[in-house]
Amino acid sequence: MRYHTINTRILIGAIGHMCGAQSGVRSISKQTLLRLPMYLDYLKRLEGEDAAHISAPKIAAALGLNEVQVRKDIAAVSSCAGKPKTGFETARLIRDIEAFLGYDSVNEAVLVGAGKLGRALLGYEGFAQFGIRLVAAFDRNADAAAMYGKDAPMILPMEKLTDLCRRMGIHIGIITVPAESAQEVCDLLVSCGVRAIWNFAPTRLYVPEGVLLQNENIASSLAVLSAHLKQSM
Amino acid sequence: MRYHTINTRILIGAIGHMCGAQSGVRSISKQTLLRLPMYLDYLKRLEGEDAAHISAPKIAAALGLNEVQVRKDIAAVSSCAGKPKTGFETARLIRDIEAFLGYDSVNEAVLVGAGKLGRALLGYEGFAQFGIRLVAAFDRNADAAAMYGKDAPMILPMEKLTDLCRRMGIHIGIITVPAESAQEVCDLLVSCGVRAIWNFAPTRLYVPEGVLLQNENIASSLAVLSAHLKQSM
DNA sequence: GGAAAATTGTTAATTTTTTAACATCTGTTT
DNA sequence: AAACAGATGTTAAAAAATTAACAATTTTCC
Repeated sequence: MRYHTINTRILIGAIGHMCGAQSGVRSISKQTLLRLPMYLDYLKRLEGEDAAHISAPKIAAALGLNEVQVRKDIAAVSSCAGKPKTGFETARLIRDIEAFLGYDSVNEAVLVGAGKLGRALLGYEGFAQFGIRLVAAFDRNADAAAMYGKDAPMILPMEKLTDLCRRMGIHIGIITVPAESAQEVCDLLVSCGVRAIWNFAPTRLYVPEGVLLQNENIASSLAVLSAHLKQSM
Repeated sequence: MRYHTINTRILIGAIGHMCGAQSGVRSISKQTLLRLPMYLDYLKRLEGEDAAHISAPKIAAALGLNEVQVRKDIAAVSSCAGKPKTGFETARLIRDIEAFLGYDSVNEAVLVGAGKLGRALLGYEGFAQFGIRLVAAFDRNADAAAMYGKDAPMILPMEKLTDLCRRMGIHIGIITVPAESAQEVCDLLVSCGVRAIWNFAPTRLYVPEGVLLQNENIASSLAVLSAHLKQSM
């Protein structure tokens, strides 16, 4: 079993029309992908105001980025051609970015591990705006396996995971169990058809090719803060 | 006011003995900094077992990194010289990384914005292990400004922020307010002496030179997941 | 209608980060 | 005790990401 994650480029397969000898595969850098949500957020706030059009230099200035970078990022995900002196159509850009990110369709997700962090995520209501719906949470501990909140998803015992994931065709798994059991949970999720895993456990996971692993590391962020303070003392 | 963040290198000033013409300033790349917590976690788990020594190739294999990269990272933060055929002393490495990251001393932090996400973070108990202690939370909404949980820090009205931060000499601020008010809160924190800001609001913040801004973006992570699913449909 | 200003899109240069290559050192094993 | 295997540390190459440079285009304002 080989470790697999997004390394440098994410290939976006374009089924259908291949023009000329071009293979029709668009490739986008991970860095660009990470910036897309920033653009999206900014554009949406903009739309609420007057601006029907927006230029790359404006976006760059507002977000503290380089202007060329913004243009390249836009070109990578949108066919929207900007007009000189005018810029890009705001609404169109939003549509294209959302479509690219898949926020326009809904993916259902399950969460495993209802400890502190897990329950915190369960309580987070922002998933919807990213096209993700948390349908259930699982925990080994039977005590925790009870209704939690009113609108929040149920916490179920681990035994029900396989069945539910298969029945509902779940594609996203969120892992918030301790490091020791993370790999085990990960394997279980993959065997149920999960194709993208968001790992909060501070450990390296191994997934088969074709499954995306995204590691979230609170510790890394804190390391940056902490190192800065250490330095500036 | 100029935007400032860790750009590419973090300068670590070494007060004291400067050998030769060397200025005594160590510089470490941001990427390295983000990997340090991974090493730390791995090494600690290792220490629990048998291993008094560990080699760079082993670490690299376990964490899915390049072996040279690991050696360079170690060299950047530790004076611990590895012995050929043996590797590095595990305990010494742990000490050095923790010292470098400042996890050995405690920094106190405040959180502003006790909405869903803010309360989730308040409930998170992992801060201690990174040398961070959350001493108080603030919210504009007076209703929310009440005791929350038993061990969790208090939620106080915004009016008390300035006084508390100044009195306690707080250096870290965590922002979990909506985008609209994030800059205002940020400015307030900076004016109270906060020198590192962990921003969860999906917006660009401007801080004066010398203050570190670390943006946390859940949306960016989800973008990666979502784009992958979009592609592999 | 024409000059000026602003913006696009692209190609080239720079910088940063990662990976490979290699010479050297240290335990271990026969 | 000598050869070997497994490390280290460093220097060089490669790859990736960012930034600069510039020609081409479109609106605006006289």
